[in-house]
Amino acid sequence: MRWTQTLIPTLKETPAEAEITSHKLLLRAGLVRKLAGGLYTFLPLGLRALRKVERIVREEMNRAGALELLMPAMQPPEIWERSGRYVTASEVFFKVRDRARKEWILGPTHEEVITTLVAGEINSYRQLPKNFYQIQTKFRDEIRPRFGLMRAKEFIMKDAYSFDATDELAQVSYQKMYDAYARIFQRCGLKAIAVEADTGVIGGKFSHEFMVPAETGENEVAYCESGQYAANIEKAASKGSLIPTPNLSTGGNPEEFATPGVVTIEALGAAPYGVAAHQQIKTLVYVVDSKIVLILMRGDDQLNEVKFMAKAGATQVRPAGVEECFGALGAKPGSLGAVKSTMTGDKIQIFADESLRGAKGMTTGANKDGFHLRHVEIDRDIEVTQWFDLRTVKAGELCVATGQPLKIGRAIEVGHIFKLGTKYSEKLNAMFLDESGKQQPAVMGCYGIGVTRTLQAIIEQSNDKDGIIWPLSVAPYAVCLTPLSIVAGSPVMALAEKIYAELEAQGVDVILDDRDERPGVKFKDSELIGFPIRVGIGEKSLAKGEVELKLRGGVLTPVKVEEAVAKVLELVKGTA
RNA sequence: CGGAGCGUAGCUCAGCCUGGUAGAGCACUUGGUUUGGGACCAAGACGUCGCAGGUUCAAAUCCUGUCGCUCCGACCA
Repeated sequence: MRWTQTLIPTLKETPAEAEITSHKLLLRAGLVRKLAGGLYTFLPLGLRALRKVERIVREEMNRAGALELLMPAMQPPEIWERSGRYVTASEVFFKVRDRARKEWILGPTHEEVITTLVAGEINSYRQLPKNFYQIQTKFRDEIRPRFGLMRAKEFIMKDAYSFDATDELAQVSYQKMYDAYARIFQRCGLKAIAVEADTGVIGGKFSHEFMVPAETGENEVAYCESGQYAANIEKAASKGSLIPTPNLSTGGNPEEFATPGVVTIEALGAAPYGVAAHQQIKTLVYVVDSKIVLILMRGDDQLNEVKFMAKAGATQVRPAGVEECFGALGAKPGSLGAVKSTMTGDKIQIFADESLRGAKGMTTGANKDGFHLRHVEIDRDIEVTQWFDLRTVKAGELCVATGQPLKIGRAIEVGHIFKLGTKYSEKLNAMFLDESGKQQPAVMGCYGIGVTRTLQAIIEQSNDKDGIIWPLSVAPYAVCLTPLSIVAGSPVMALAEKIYAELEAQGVDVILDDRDERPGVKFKDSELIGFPIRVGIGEKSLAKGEVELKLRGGVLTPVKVEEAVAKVLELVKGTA
């Protein structure tokens, strides 16, 4: 490609809309342009990089035995009603109506469609296993699109769905995808780690997320440096708080004491009360699937809502409002408690965090504004309905696998794999006859990669002050030819044309910067965009019979003119 | 959905407080001089000051509403 024939609108200044490095560079390097919030046009250069990521994904999915197909982006709501997700996933839907006013859903994902397909086409265990995938635009009405391609209303996803005859075989399919994902991200030049994850609204048994460590990531990951444990903070467990829970009796029965104006853990921990946070029981009032429940945490712990939803099997969870708290317990937040003797109204379910087991000498709210209770012993004074691990892990706590301290870091989720089980196959009737002639639901897995997000994650992870540093595998062009003069017929331009033609003939992705610009402009642009290899051709070096080879981020190396093409080919083919 | 900030030329922004001819730099066009790390000179083209209403002799500027964009939050009582 000749630079003057394409459109590469680089920007010297950063557009005001971009906050994080990768978003700024996407715009500055002329890869994408925004149409509206969360909606982006891929310009020629950006599309080339995107296609390269897609190609890697496609090659690895094919290698893993998955079959590419393409499903409609527009879906009938009926199949979502059958799966039960019409309600649970409704918040992410973009809906449209046709001329008959019938409603359609722009697909946020395709479990319902693929399962409907399989229900019709697969009838025998002999046809299994099957794994279908597609690379397609998804639509999600995100609460807040942000950071360019990171979280957009419309984005490109690779989604795959496996169908197996048994749970054991489904595990094999899952492992194949796990391995394929590791290869995909590695080939994209990304350092991605697999972490244990919650399954969320998709449902299913267990899952892994592929995370790219980055300060700007939207997720938190707890991990052990041994590499033996890593989990999304929403899922992560540890050996518990480093501060043990008090378990020695401090006195007799719960005793009320006045705490005027004290409504926070911190205030009760300060003088004149001096009740340390870990000696307090925090009483959270939640509305869980329309029912009021209490959740008890140690004062210094944070409730992990995702864990709670998973363990309690809840689908909709929100903290209760002040009025709801008052209605249930007769006091406002800050003085709430779960001690039997202070609870007067209807019976409320009480869920308690494991860390409170056997706790004695605790302090909690008295269900009377401005009062707390001390000498609370949980087993004696509180009727706990069920115990769960509900706390959010903190950095420094010990790893359940190795006993080493856990670290917590931020990361970008680029892929997610789920073992689904038979939830969808049962609801959408994807049944097959097994060897004994018995009807069985197919055991499913589903596997997603945010292709556009992966592209941006690569930039987020690989850049410097001058711009993007593309890995060779996904660079829009591998080689940028930079003649410092473009006068037709001049020795410099003649050589540039010759090298250009030879590299093109060899199938190398090469761009010839034939713009009538000063050298500084060409250098700056090539570094901003981040072409892995630059071949500079100027009069000074040509006088010595040389051209200048520069790897992005590396040093300038003179190369003999006659060796230039061979040297570039070595670099491109990775044999250098 | 709540909070905060911002909407002025293609981009980055000034002007707004204190109402009175719409600005700068970059980018763009033409000519010239330059030519190894984002050149210089000259001339030019480019705007319903987000939109709507109001106040006023007069609104980019003040008021109201609205739309859009960005960030934070939407759980810790």
